[in-house]
Amino acid sequence: MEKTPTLVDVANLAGTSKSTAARVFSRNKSTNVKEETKVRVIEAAQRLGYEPNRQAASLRSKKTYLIGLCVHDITNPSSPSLIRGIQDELELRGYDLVVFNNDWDPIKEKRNLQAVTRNQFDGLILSSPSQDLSIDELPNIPTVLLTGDHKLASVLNTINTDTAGGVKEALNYLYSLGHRRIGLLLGGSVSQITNRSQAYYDFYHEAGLKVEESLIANVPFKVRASETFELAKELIRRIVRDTNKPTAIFASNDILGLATLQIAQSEGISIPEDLSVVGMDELFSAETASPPLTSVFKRRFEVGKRAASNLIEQIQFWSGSPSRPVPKHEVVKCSLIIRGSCAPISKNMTA
Amino acid sequence: MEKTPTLVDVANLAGTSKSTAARVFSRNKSTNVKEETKVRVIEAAQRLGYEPNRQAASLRSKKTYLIGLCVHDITNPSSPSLIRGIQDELELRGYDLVVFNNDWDPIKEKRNLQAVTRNQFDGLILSSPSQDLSIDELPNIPTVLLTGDHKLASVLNTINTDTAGGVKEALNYLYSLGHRRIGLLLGGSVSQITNRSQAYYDFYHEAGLKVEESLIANVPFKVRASETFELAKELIRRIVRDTNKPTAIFASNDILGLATLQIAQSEGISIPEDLSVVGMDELFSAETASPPLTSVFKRRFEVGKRAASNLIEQIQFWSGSPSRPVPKHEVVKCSLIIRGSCAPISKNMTA
DNA sequence: GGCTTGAATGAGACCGGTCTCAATTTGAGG
DNA sequence: CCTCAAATTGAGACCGGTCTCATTCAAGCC
Repeated sequence: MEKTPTLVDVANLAGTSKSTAARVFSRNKSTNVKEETKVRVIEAAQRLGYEPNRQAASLRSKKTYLIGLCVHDITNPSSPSLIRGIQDELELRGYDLVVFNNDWDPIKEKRNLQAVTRNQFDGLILSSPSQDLSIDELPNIPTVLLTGDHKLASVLNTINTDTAGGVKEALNYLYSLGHRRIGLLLGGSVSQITNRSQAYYDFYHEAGLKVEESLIANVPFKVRASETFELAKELIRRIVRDTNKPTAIFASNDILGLATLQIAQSEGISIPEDLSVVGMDELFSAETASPPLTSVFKRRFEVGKRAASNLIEQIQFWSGSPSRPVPKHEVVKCSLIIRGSCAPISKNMTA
Repeated sequence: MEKTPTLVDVANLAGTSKSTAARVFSRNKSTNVKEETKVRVIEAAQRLGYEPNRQAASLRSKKTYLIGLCVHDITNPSSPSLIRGIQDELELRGYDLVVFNNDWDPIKEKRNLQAVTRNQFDGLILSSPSQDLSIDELPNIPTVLLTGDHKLASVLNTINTDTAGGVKEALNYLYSLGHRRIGLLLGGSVSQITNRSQAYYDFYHEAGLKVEESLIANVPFKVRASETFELAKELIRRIVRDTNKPTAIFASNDILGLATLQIAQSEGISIPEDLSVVGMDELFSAETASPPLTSVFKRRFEVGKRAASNLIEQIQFWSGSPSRPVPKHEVVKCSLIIRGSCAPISKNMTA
């Protein structure tokens, strides 16, 4: 392969100095180059097929226009729309994204963070850092956290979905359909579980109802969604076989919701006539299930967009500053997507 | 933020020259540094919290250890496992991945390719380039193509799934269950459609059966999966209402398969008793549907892994060479995942 | 001891931009 | 035509590594 043209080549062809040619390609709009010269340089660049070398640029300017994102696993159903939101926002500002998987492994997480440092990324988005990750293990660059409940939230900006609000919205909806005995399926990380069960207790308390502990179940978390799915089925089978079973179930994620659908139907319980089900997330599966699953939509795309724009702002305003700014916290509201898995309570159910 | 330590700082602290310190961190194993010196340097680095600056390194060495991947849309259900496969393989070799979405837009595709050049990526994986993308629009770096039928396949290495084989396997399976009148639902890109319908014709021909054109339907492609889903439902409704409807349906992707499931059931056709359905892809939805959808698994993860290792090989052996090597083509076999949506043909169906 | 040889180390150019600062050009005003 | 500030351009240090080539060091051998 022949040598790729450099800025000097362009300058020579255009008959200007390297400095002037550089100004034409500079991101800094305030540089003034005579219109005629600019045209000459651009033409020369075009003729040579010149493309600026960002590695070289960033060496001096300390800007790589690369952002890192650490998630558990890109294969996780909630990752893609989050990533897409981030990418779309970053693209507008001329940044690119590198995604790392940590697979719930602190060691791997640490390795990934090192890669972020080595590559001199301009910013970092942490989807769900391990609980004991401390601030001095992080690269000293603008960072956004996508969880509210983590000790790092006292130091870093956070953006996250108002899951508690989403849970309440779902319960409210079921309540408005007449349901009073609502089963709760929990799963995921510890913080997810406490967060959602708290919202559940709060709701029952505010509604003046008494919580029946037997209606609450906890599905052990597995890395692979399909394993979780199998475990959930087992557990749900027990619940729906109970003679004193709930009239509705709120599943704190869609996998559990779908499992409920499948089990209930295989047990001869028809949905939504005999049992109402609400899920949570935004799995495409929820839409294609039968009946389509009513679900709390967590708007990960929106979270991604906001995280990215928040990060860029940080980069622009704070990166020169000696210490991190006072952290700000944003919350994205959930929205309830009503599909076909819920119905008003009927007499025979209350019996 | 205080200045990050450089190699010179480390060298000074260790009492060696920059060159020697550099040798300690070099990827090139063949450099010889006395054990004692090496230890001193490493200790110094540790004390300072030194992390090599890859931007600086790559400026001279021309290696960025970054790979680009261009897909249609990361949100597309088939993207995540592909990406994960690539990432896992790249991680072993110390490379990182940047993913670009082109949204089926040649202009955006071109912009993304420019970014690949600007960032001096070491390699490129093209999931599904636009039909008229030509070789001289590509950055001149090792590249792997993930489609077989594209004019670039004559120049670039390709890895792709043997979809034709997968289609035949599915049809064979249905045939072995006694089905003879098998509906075909097509969708996606033009090449996907021709590819799969060809396999269908071939199969029918080899089996000595006559193709009924009325059993073949084409679902217009939409960017958003849920739109495709809606369109598919409309079309499938027509097919299953037909008095002369097929006894089985092969849907050339899972979205169509799921749509078939949903429509059939809403029309009072029970699956698999009255109609067998086979999908294609690896949507999680297929697993959670009821009944779970039997489907041809395209092993995108495997494709990703192979693409990555093929790319790295190219980088190692060919990047110094003046021209691209003779392209090699790899094929990954599909596998049929048998779940619950198919059954042997029954008498009342043949009636 | 002197010589040879390979291992270990050091010096300094180099990669392709950015950035600072000085030099040159231009144009308005007197 | 001259003056002066603003606009434009040029020169060259600099970023933090890699890479080549020269130099030093230590061991082996006659």
